[in-house]
Amino acid sequence: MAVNTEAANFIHAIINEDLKAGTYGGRVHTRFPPEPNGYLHIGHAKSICLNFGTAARYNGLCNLRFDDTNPSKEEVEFVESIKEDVRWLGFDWEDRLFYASDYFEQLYEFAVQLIKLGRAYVCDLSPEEIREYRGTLTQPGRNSPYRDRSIEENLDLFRRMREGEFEDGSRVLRAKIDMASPNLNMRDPVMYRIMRQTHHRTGDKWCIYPMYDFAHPLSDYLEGITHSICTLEFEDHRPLYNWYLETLGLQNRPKQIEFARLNLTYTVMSKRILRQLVEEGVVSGWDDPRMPTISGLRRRGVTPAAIRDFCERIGVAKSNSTVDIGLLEHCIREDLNKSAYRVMAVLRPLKVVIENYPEDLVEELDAENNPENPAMGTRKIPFSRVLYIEQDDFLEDPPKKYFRLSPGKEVRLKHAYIIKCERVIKDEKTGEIIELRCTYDPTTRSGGESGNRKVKGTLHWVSARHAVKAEVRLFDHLFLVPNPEEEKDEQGYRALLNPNSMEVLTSCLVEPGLAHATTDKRYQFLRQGYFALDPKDSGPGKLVFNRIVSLRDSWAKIRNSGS
RNA sequence: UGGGGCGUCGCCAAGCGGUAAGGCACGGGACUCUGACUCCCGCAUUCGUGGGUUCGAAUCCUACCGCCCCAGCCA
Repeated sequence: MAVNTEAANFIHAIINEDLKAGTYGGRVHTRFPPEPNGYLHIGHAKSICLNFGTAARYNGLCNLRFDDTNPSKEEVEFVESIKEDVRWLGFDWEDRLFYASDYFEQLYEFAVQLIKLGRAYVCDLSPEEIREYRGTLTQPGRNSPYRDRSIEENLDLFRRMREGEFEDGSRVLRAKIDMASPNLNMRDPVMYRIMRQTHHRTGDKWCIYPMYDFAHPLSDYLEGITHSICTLEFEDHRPLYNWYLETLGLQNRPKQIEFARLNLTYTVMSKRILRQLVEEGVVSGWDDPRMPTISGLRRRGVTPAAIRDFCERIGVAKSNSTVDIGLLEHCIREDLNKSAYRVMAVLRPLKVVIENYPEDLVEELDAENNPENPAMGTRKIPFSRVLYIEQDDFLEDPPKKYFRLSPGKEVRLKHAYIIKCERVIKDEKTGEIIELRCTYDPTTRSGGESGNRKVKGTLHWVSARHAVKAEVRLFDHLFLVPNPEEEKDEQGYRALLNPNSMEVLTSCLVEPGLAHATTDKRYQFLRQGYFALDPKDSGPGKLVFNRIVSLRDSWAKIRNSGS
C-alpha cells in the first residue's frame, strides 16, 4: 500500500513533518486506548477510525490497548464488547492486543527509578489534605511535609506499599515537580495509590495501582508508540506526559497530540447519561437501536462502512464541535442505496379490492432487487385481486400536488398495473375508511408493450393472500433538542427526551419473500426507508424490522410547509 | 483574577502573505414505474471585534471580546 503523505488534517501534517525529519525512523505507530468501563459509542468510533486509519495511511501499526489501571471500575464484560465493536468496525490489531496492566511490573520499576532520581516521594497526606495543599487555580500550592523524605526512606516505604503494609488511601507515591506550577497537573501529581481491589487480569497480585498520567506515557513508550492521539481535555496533561518520559531519560519518546471529541445533535455522548438511560429503563439496554453506542447502531442495522465514511467526513480538528446528525443519516443512506434489497412492505395497511380482476388469478410479476445495481437480480412477486396499500397513500379529499390515490384518480402499483379508485367503503359507525374498490387497466402491466402509460404516482403494495405479517419499529432521535447536554434543566435530561423516539407497528404486511429475511441483509422498503431485521427480537416465524433511517421525503416538506 | 485551548456560511471543515476548497443542510430546476436515487444551478466581497504592518492579510503584529478544559488517591 502506498503511503499517502498529503495532509488531510493537522495530525497528518504533524506526522508528515516527523517523517520528513526522520523523527521516528519513518515509523508511524498509534494505539486506541479505551478504559474497559463501559460500552463504546460513535465518539469512540471517531478515535478508532483516526488511530487505525492513520496507521494504515502511513503503512504503520495501531495497537488496541486497554487502559486498565483502575480495577474499581473495570470489568471483563467491557473488554469483550470493546473488542467486538472494534472488530465489527473493520479494524484489526493483529497480535497487538495489550493491557496497561501488562506493564505493572515495569511501571513499578520506573517509579523506583524516579524515586532514586529524587523525583518521586511517598506522601502520607490524606486525600483532603492533598487537595488543600494543592492550592487553587489562582493560588500556588504548598509543599507536602513529606516531600523531602530521603531516597532510602521513599524506596522502603514504596516497597512496603506494594507489599500491603499500609491501609488503602493512607499513602500515595507522588512525582516531585512544582507545587507552584500554574498547571495544576504539575503540582506533585499522584503516581500510585493503595487500593485493595481485585483486578480483572492481575487478580490480587497488586494492592497499589498506577494513575493514568503515569501509566499512559510509559505504556506508549513500551509499545513503541510514535503518535499518541487523545482528546482535548488532556492538553493540560501533556507537560506531565513529557515530564515522565524526559525525567526517566527515555529516547524515541512518543508525542501526544490532542483533537476534539465528537458530539452529535439530538443525542448524548456522556457515559453517565447513557448509563442512566439504560439503568432507568428509558431504553432497553446499551444496544437499544436508539443509542449512539456502537452496539446500538449495529443492532439498528447501520453498517460499519457508513460509520467509517461518516468519521472520514467530519474531519479532525481542535475546535469543540457538534456534528449535525443529518450527516450520519446521509452517510447511511448513501451506503445502503447501493447495497440494500428493494422490497415492498405496507406498514399501515388499507385494503384494496380490484373489482375487475379475476377472483382466483395470481400473477407472478417481475421486480428488480436494486435499480442501482442490476447485478442484484430480480425476483417474482404475486399480484391478486385483494391487495393492501399504505393508508397514507389514499386521501379522500386530496390537496393540490397530491400524486397518490384518491376517488376517481389513477395511480400505478409498482411493478404491476395502473389502478383507479372507484369507491370508498367506510365503517358505518366510525366513518373510518376500511376499504377501497378499484379497477385496473389490464393493458398497463409493468414491462408490457403497452404498459408505459404515465401516471404521476406510484405506490407500493402487497397481495393480501400472500403477504407475511411483521412488526416494524420506527426510530426517531432520543432527544427533542439539538444539544441536550447543554440544556440546563433542573429535571436533568428527562424533560428533554423525545417521547416518540420509538413507534412500534405490529400489523405490518410485507411481501412473501421477506419470510426468509436474514440479519446480514439490509432492505429498502420502497418509498419508506432502510430496514434490517432486529437480531435480538426476530426469530423463526417472527419478523421484527428496525428502521435504520428513512428515505428523504420531499413530499413531507411540501406538505408541512403548506399547512 | 492562574494555566491550557479554540473562534472561517445554519452544522462540520480546508486555507499557513497573493486576493475564501469541499461535505451536510437549505432553495430552485431536470429526470423518475421509489415525491427515493442521479443530474444541473444557487448558497461567506468575507474569515469574533478594533487598530497596525504590507502593493496585497483569514493568514503577520497588537489590544480587546466570546466559548471550552483544569483544583479525582477517575480516565
